[in-house]
Amino acid sequence: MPTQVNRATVQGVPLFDGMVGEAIDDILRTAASRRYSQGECVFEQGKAAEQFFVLLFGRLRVTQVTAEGQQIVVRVVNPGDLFGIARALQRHDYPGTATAVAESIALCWPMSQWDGLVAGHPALAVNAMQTMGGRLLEAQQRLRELSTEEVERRVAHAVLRLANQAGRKEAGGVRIDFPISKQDIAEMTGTTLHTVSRILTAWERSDLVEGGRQKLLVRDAHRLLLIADGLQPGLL
Amino acid sequence: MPTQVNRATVQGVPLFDGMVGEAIDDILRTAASRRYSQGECVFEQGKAAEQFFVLLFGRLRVTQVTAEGQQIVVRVVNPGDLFGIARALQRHDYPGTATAVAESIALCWPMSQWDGLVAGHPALAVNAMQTMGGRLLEAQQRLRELSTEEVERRVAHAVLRLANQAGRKEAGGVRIDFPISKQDIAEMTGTTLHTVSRILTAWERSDLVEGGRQKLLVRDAHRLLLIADGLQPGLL
DNA sequence: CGCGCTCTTTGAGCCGGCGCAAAGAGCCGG
DNA sequence: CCGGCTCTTTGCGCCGGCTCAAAGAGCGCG
Repeated sequence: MPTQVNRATVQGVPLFDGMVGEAIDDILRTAASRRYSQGECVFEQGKAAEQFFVLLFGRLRVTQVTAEGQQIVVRVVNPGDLFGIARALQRHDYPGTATAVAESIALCWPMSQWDGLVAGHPALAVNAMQTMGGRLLEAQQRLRELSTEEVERRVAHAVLRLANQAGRKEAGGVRIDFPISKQDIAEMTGTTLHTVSRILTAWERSDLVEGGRQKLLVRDAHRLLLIADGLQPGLL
Repeated sequence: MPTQVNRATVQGVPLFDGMVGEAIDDILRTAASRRYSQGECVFEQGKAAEQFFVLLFGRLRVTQVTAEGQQIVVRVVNPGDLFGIARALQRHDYPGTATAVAESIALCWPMSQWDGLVAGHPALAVNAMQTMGGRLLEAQQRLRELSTEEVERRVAHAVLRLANQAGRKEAGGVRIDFPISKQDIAEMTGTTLHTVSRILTAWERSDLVEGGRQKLLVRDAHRLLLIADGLQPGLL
């Protein structure tokens, strides 16, 4: 039986923004918290969507596999994010697979609660809608990139997004705060790990980033932004 | 002064699904209806988002222009669709431009009403959320296509989507029910009008579709689906 | 400590689709 | 009915990035 969840635990979770303490307590009463170790799967593409979640700590990667077996990274789930809300998308199964890429803790609710919560807590409905809105904008931005930009710029955009969402400042730059492979970056940008490797190697030569096995440190976000915006002449 | 809007006008508009008549009347009280002639712009990218809309009749195309001047088609707005809800995306300006591609009529509300409506009508909030959910799924599907499929399959998917959303059955196939150019299709699929033209010409030779200046008739949706799913050997 | 895994780098060659260019073709306005 | 749009078709050459191939490099595990 999972521990009862404390109100303080969800301090700063956008889903509960602007809600009074009692309402939050009420919602948390039906929540369970669960721990996922690195590599563990939170839910799987195609499986019945029986729960929705809020990530408290750690980091998840959401992927989809096509009929042909090609994989793409849909997004990265960061602490505070709502995820697995298939019900809101009018689906009964999960459209993707969520995997813990670092030690993680998530709150989970039975999906059957969703409709009632949304209907009973207008503020929560608004917050959920804003979450989806943000996700929609990001998806459209990626569509624009994929349609109009060549690979190097797309990779630059992806790396900057990672740095913003999952970056931790450290001496000499911003560290992507979870293990990420070239393959992952390729699956975020619609290219191959080979091409990503070549691009990062070139960037490394100009001191833009610093790589390593499943490691990435952004040394010069400003110049990277120039590349992302197509202002920097191609470095390759 | 626009005419007062009748409850019957919004029969079947998903946004009002499951709402009682009085609530709908109440919401319609602050709505205005407006007519847009073909080519007219409903709102423009970057302009202050002062209204949100529901399309009653006609067809709109929503586009975005990148900093470099490249245009992409974000989506097509069909009758019954909610659009221009920048507020729900936490934006104060419109992220794209909506243009009438056919004679159209839309209801519009001052954006300032949005928050109150969503907070005051849980059913409407749920409906709006499902709209956004559907849009998010479609955006992710397009991302998957753009990342993993070669051009011919992407065009097939785009044409099938158009046929489903804006098709009208007629003798010999499904007609795309508004003027659409090769350029438009190119901007939906991240390619060039040249490539689209070549692909459609090839399809025409195998009696899959029938083209024409800003016209498109899908003659064999089933075989087109085979191409979209990558099962048909390349026809070029 | 060293074996074997997975992740990464790098080379060489090829090709799908883009860029450029120019000629047709439907449609509107005068 | 004609002139001039815009939209479309088609040819040709090139090149960005993918494919295939194989060698290196961290890292966990026994």
